Amino acid sequence: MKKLTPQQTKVLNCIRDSINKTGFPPTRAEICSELGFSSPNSAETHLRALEKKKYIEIRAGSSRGINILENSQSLRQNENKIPVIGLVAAGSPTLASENIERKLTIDQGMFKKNVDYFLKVKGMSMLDAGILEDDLIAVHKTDKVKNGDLAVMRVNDEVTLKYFYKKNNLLELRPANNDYKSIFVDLEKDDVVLEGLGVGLIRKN
Amino acid sequence: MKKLTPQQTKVLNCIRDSINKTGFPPTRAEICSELGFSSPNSAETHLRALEKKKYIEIRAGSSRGINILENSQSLRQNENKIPVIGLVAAGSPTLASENIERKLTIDQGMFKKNVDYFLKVKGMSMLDAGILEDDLIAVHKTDKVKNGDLAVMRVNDEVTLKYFYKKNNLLELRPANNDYKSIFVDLEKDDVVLEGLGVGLIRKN
DNA sequence: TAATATACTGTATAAATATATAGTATATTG
DNA sequence: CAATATACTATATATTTATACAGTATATTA
Repeated sequence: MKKLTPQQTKVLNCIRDSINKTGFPPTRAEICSELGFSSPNSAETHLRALEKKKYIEIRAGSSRGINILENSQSLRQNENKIPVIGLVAAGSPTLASENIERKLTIDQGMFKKNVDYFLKVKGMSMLDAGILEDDLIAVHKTDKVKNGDLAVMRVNDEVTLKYFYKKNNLLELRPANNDYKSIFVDLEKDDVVLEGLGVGLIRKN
Repeated sequence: MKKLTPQQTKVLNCIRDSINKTGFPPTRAEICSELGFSSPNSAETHLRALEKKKYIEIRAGSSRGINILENSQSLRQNENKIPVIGLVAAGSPTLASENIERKLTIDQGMFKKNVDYFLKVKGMSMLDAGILEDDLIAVHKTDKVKNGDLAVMRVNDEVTLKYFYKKNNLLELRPANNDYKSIFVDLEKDDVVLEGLGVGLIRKN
């Protein structure tokens, strides 16, 4: 993402302001009167520069045909539509769109940490932790984990929700159900990725 | 808020679609081509009707000068602040303000039924149902209950969360934990009120 | 040093657009 | 029963708007 000049930033903010205030983007003339330009071409050239730098899209021939391209970062900050991930096929990335069952609107302040996605629980291995099949685990993406944390781990391309315990190079993924056994992972041999931490739970009866 | 006709709803959705897809509202002509009208005045009159019913604002003389008024209606319908009820003192009404610990913003479409309040769980009597202490039970106020439902009941001025089973005049409030025993209530003698049904659960780790 | 980007003014114009007016027809309401 | 709302077609037009073209000036980059 190329950096914007001060003037280009002003123009981009002017577009944002217009959308926030009126509900639609400004015309070239409106940008001029807002920023004190006296020629519509001043706005036009700034818009073309913003388009070239991929900050906006301009639809040819359309009045007010400006679309702000919110990049992933700034959007995710305000985004409250959280994807719900169902059955994760082996080998496919967790957040790939084909895995998204639907989206849930939540207040990001609901849980103690930011929620990146919800993971639909399969099986009863965490029963004694009060986690049932089809519960939605609020997952916070992070690489910081300590023993005892409820972790979403990817082991050999399979996603699992377990308690995390590490001792030297041996990782124990401990279930919360006496009918299940811990998964032991050799950190030097096996392929393990921490997907995130379970920071909350939502159940629909 | 006056109700919309089917055609007016279509036009409003057409405006929403345009904003979602392109980033800006449609022109009269675009509405026509989207909905199959052949005269721009068809769109115009529908827009005026929507304006009259306060669903949109129209800025005179501006191209695409349509602003959807989401503020009062649809936003507040979907984004409700739901009270969280903690320790309920005996004898005091459930939703009295002194019982409200805080409020949670949720999307009312999150659970299958409308949530009137969240009840903070005390004790472990519903452990085997995956309901732990301090979990928040989403409660839907209703007087319709059937056997097996997860019910929030008020028995002799004490609030309890149990499975509901009724047989003639005998009501069994069954826990989900072998360490606890069912509460049996004689509907003719005891004072029992159905506060609502548990339609969901939120847990913060 | 030449090309390119930035940052403007000023003018012009074809195309896009809002919006008025004139009709027709049906359904609903006081 | 008249008034009003709904739901359209069809035409016209003043205004809005995007956008091209012609300049000027400075700064940055190859």
